Amino acid sequence: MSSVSCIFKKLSAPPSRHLILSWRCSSNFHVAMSSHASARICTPFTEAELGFLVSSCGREGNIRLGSCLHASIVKNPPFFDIGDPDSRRRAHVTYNCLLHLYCKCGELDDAVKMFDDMLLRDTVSWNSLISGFLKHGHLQLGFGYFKSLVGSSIYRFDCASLTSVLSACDRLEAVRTVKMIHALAILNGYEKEITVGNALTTSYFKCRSFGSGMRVFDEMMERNVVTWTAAISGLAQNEFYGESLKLFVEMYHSVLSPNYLTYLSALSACSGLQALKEGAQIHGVTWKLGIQSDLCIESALMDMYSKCGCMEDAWQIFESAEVLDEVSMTVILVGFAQNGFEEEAIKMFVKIVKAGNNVDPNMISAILGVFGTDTSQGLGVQVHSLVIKRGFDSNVFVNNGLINMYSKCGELEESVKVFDWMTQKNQVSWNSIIAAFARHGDGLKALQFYEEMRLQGVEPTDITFLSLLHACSHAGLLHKGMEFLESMEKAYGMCPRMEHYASIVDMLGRAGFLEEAKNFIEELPLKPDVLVWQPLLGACGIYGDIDIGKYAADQLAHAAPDSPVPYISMANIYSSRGRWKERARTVKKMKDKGVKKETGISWIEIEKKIHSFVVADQMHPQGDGVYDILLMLFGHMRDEGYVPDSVFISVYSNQEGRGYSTDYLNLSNSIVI
DNA sequence: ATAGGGTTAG
Repeated sequence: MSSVSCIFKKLSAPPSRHLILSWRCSSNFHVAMSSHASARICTPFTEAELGFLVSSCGREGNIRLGSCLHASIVKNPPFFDIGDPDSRRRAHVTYNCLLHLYCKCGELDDAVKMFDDMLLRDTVSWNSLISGFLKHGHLQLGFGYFKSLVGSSIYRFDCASLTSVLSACDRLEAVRTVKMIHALAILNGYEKEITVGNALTTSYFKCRSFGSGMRVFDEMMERNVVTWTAAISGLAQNEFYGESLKLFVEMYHSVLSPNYLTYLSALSACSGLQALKEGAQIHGVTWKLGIQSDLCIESALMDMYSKCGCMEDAWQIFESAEVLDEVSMTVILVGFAQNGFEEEAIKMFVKIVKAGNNVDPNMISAILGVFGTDTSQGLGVQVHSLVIKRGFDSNVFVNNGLINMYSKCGELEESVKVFDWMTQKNQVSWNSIIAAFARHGDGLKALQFYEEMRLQGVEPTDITFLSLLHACSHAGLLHKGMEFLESMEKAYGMCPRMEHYASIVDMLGRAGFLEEAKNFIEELPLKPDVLVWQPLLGACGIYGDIDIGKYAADQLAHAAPDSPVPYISMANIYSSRGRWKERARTVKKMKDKGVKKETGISWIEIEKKIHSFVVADQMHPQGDGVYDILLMLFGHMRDEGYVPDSVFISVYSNQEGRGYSTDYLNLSNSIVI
C-alpha cells in the first residue's frame, strides 16, 4: 500500500471521478481500490459509473475489486422506482454488469445465484451465463442454458447467443452442434449477420468440416478482415496450406488490409508449405508495419524459416529477440532437431532448464524426439524425471514422446511401462507402441497391439499401417502385410502413400519375390520414385540378382542422380558374383559422375565420451587395442564355424579411415532434477 | 467473430 499512499500524497486534491474511471481497475488493484474509497468520501458513484467499473473488473478478471464493488452496491442498492420503467432498466443494467463479472471470472455458483435472484432478465443476462459456462469448460451446462433460452417463450436469443455457443464448438464431435446452430441462424434470419457468418466459418474449420467452412465463407454477402482471417487460418489448420496462402494473396490485393492475426495465419501456411519466398515477403511486410519484433510474429517467422530448412535465418531472429517464451524456445528446439542439429537442440534445452526458464509439455515432447537419433541415452531418462517433477506425466503428447524415446534408445520395456501407465491414449500413443515393437523386430506383438487398438475402438491412421507393414516386413509376415494394405484401402478408405508401397516392396524383396516386387512397382497408381527403387535394389543385393538389380539401379540413378546407392549396390552385387570387371566399371562410372558416398560412422558412448569409428579406422587412439580384440573375436567366430559372407564386401573396404573421440558435450549430468 | 510451438514411420 505504500506506493498508493505515495500517489495520494502527491495529489493535492482527491482524484477526480473522471480520473478514477480512466484508471478503472486496470493495472493496479490498490490504486483503484483506494481511489474508490477516497471518491466515496466526496460523492458516491452513479449507477452508470458503477456498472462501468464492475464490467471493467469482469473484462480484466479482477474478482477482488469486483466483489468489493458488489458489496458496496448491496450496501447501497441502486434506487429504482418500480413504477418507472427507465429507472428499473438502469438498475437492471447494473445487475447485468455484476452477472457479467462473475461469469467472466469463472465464479459460476455466484453467477447462477445472481441470475436466479434477478427480478428482471434479458438476452444479455442469458448470454453472459451461457458464455460463462462455455468459456470455463462446463459445456453441458452452457448448452443446457442455451437450449432453455432457445425454447423460452419469454426471452429471445440473438447473434451473440449464437456466436458464443459457436465459439465452444472447436472439436470434431461438435460439428452436429454447429450444423444445428447454422440451421437456427437461418430460421431466425441471423445468417446474414457478419459476426454469425464469421463464427460459423471458424467453427466449421475447427471441427475439420472444411468444406462447410469454405461454403459459408463463399456465400457470405459481406466479408471483413475477420472473415478472411478466419478462412485463411482455418484452411491452414486443416493443412490446406496452398489454398490458405492463395486466399491470403487474394486478400492482400483486395481493398481490405490484413491485420496482425492475418499475417500470423499466413505465416503458418508458409511453414506448412515450406514456402520460403512467400514467407520472406511477409517477413518484409512485418518490418514495414513495424510488427517484426512482436514475439508471436517472431515465433511464426522462426517456424517458417526452420521448416524451410533455413536454420540460420531462424537463429538470427532468435538471437535478436528481446523476450522469449515457451513457444519461441520450442520453435527453435524443433528447428534444430529437424534440421539435423540434434546436439544443439539438447545443448539448448539443458541451458533452458539450467537457467530456470519455464518448460511446458510442448517443449518436453519436442525435445524427447531427439533422443535415440543421437547417442544420449542417459539424458532421456533425466527428462523423464523432469516430466514427473513438473507434473506433466498425464500429458498425452509427453507420454507419447516418452514411449518413442525409450523405444529408440532400446528400452522397449520402459516404453510399455509408460504406455500401460497412461490413462489417456490417443492414436499416436497406439502408433508409437506398435512402432516400438516393429522397431525391435517383434512383429507379432505389434500386430497384437493393433488388435487391441481396434477392440478399444481407436481408429488407425496411415502411420498405423506404415508401422504394421514395417512390422510384417521384419517378421516375414508377407500375407498379413498384403492384407493390411488392402484393408487400409477398402475398410478404411485411405489412400496409401509411396511409403506404404515401399514397405510392401521391401517385404516382397526380403522374401525373395524379386520379380513380384518389380511387377508390383510397375503397377502402382503413383509414379515410382527413390522410395520404392531403393528397397528393390537392396533386395537384389541380398539375393545377388544382377538383372533386376541392374534395372532397379538404372531407375534409381534416374530418379536420384546424386545418389551413390545405385553404383555401390551394383558394385557389391557384381563382386558377390565374382564379376570383377563389371564391378570395376561400375565404380569407375560412379567416380566419373562425381557422386560421393557419405562415410558411415558407428559410435559408442563410454563414460560420457563418444567414440566414433569408420571403416578401416586408423585414427582412434586405442585403435591397436581395438584391432587386437577384433582379431581375437574373429578367431573365436571362425573356430565356431562362422564363414564370412563375401556379399557384404564393401566398395570402400580399402578406404583410409579416420576416427575421433570427443568430450561428449558435458551434458550427462547437466540437468539437475 | 480471426492468432505463434509439440508426439508417431524412414
